[in-house]
Amino acid sequence: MDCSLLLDGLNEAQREAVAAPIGHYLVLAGAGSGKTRVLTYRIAWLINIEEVAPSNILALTFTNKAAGEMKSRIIQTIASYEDGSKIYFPWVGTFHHIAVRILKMHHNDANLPKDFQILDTEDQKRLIKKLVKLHNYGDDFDIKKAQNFISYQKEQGMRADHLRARDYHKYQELIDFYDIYQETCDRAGVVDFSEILLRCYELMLNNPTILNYYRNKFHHILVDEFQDTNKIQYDLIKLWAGKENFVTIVGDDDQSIYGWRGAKIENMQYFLQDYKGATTIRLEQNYRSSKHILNAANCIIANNDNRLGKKLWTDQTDGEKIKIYEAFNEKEEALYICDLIAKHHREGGKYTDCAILYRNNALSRVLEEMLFNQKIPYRIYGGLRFFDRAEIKDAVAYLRLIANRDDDVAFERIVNTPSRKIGNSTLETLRQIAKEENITMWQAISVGNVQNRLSSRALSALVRFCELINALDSETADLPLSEQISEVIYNSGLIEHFQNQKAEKSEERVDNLKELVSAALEFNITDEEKSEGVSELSAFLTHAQLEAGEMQASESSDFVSMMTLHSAKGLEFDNIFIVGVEEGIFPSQKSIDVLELDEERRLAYVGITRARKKLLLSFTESRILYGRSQRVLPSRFIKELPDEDLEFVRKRGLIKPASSIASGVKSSTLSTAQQYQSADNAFKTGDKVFHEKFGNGIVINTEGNGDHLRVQIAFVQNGVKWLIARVANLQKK
DNA sequence: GCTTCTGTTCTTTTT
DNA sequence: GAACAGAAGC
Repeated sequence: MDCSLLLDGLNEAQREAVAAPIGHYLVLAGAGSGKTRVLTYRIAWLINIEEVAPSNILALTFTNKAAGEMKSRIIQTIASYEDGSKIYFPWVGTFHHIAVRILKMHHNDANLPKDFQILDTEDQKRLIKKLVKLHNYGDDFDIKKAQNFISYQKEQGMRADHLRARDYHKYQELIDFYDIYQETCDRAGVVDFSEILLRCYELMLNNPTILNYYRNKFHHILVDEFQDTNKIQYDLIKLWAGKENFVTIVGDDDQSIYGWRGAKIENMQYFLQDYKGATTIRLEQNYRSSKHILNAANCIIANNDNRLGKKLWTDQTDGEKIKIYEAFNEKEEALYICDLIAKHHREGGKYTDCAILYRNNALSRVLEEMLFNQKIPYRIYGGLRFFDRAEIKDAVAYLRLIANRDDDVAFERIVNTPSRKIGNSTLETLRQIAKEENITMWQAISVGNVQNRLSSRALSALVRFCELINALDSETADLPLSEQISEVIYNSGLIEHFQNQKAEKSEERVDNLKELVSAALEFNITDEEKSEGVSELSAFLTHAQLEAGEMQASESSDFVSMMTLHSAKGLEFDNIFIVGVEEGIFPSQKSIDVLELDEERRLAYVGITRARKKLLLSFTESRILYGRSQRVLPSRFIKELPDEDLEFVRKRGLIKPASSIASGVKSSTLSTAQQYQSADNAFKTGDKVFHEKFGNGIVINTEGNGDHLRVQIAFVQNGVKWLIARVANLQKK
């Protein structure tokens, strides 16, 4: 075996990380420094050079996407070194996937039914709502708060009992509710996302034999994006690592942007304390961005304290300066960006090389409209995912009930979908019985005295529902998964239900249900799952709950990408446009209020380092957000960027109409009264117009009316101008 | 049981 | 401003 192949084309630091002697490592991997490559090569190195058995390697990631990418790259790397014989594969997956896999294997010890089901965030919320009602919590009981509380406590490794011993006085109501919620979940045999991790952790703690088995198995644990781990995740790693095994963590404290959902950036520092002999390797050469961009990124992040410290460098050219664009309002901002993209495309560039990033989703609407109007193909990331769609969740609920009759969440979802004349009062009674007897809803139907509490009509409707589920189960048990699902969606009446709906979306819903059959057809149970005795249905359901799937096919293969700054992490584009770089938006108002700007700054760092060649940051003078026009100031982050890397496309105040300054009226802060006036005007904001001299443009603002109507127009070729409508001889397009 | 009205909320998102 | 949820109305 020629090991130089693995080290080919790597720089010194990368080589050091890949070929390091067995030990604990912290790989501080800056943006664009070849992190995934190093991680996969390291795994290949362990297997090929250190002769570690693949089954002794565990690689953990945060997203399915990252896990998938790593898997396929490992296959490539190993495949090119092995001689075709069967490849034993390391365990690679998200924390949740790995934990579910273990829980399935030891479901008895974990006190879970064989086919336990997973609640996603929405399922969890529904269940909490039901329980709040059933147990007569008042209207002021905050459901979201309860949900966050439970998830947070689980991620801290806390059960209700632990909390009761510590600060019961403080959170009495929430702690009691935590208990009720957990008992209900246990009875139904369902686990929520954080329960997966906590249950796995407890399984290890309570069963030394099982823990030892995994300690003897996972000799090498590698964790990607370690800055995103929360407490329970790091605790799990430490548990598995024990004293014998070796841990390599890869991450970038400067890219920690998920603190708000429990990620502990401190875990990186804790790691250095917990693993005293750990070596830190810094990957600081950036292969992505040109010098101006990288310099700006280094500069802005230097404003943060308590960094592990790292300075990216590149041997690329200076490249273009970062453009700072001041727009008059959000429409004009969008138009400007569309023009730049159109120009890029005219000159032979691809749309796919362009991405528009924003701090929150509300900012995307105007951009989307403008792209649409300008006929620029685009794709918005982060919308509703396939398995999150209501009709798909309905179908999945049938399957869940087939797999596990006690799954109350699934039961509630579909017992009356389609309508079976099982109304809320019937269900209310059933819930009550289930509560009194400590049983599940399904079990409550066959309790002895149920006839006394329910009308015979209601009871027979319920019994018919049970028979339907039983029949669906027995009649489809031996069918291949896709046929089973097909049977279920037709024979349950779901398809008919959506076909009969008059709603606009009903056709789409039926299509989606049929698409679920295709999804099942494409779904492949892994060999491991098979050998671990997991049924195909069960594996598919796990897939559905754990991997919501993007499923946003784009009509064109060349499109502009639009996404939040958060979802841009891990991606790169030639041209990046970041909009709404304004105080109150980016950084967000909330982060300003609580003076927690470091994470916002890291988000800015993430955003800037996405760009390979061109970067534009834009802000506006006024912006309509949440139905109100607001005057806004440029973000403090722009001031933190070094002047020598910037090019101001337009300076503030140069093209302002004299009158609006003189009268003190903020030209762009249209009051509702002004908007009302402009309603009967010949021109209103958003109109497309043509001017003899200036060409095509779009009205972005109006003032006055009648003969005095003045319109502010953003011209495609000639910038923004105020014109008097009566004189300008504008043509509407 | 289904539509229509009204009130409420509006960071960021993965599992 | 708009989307969503819950309640009232038919």
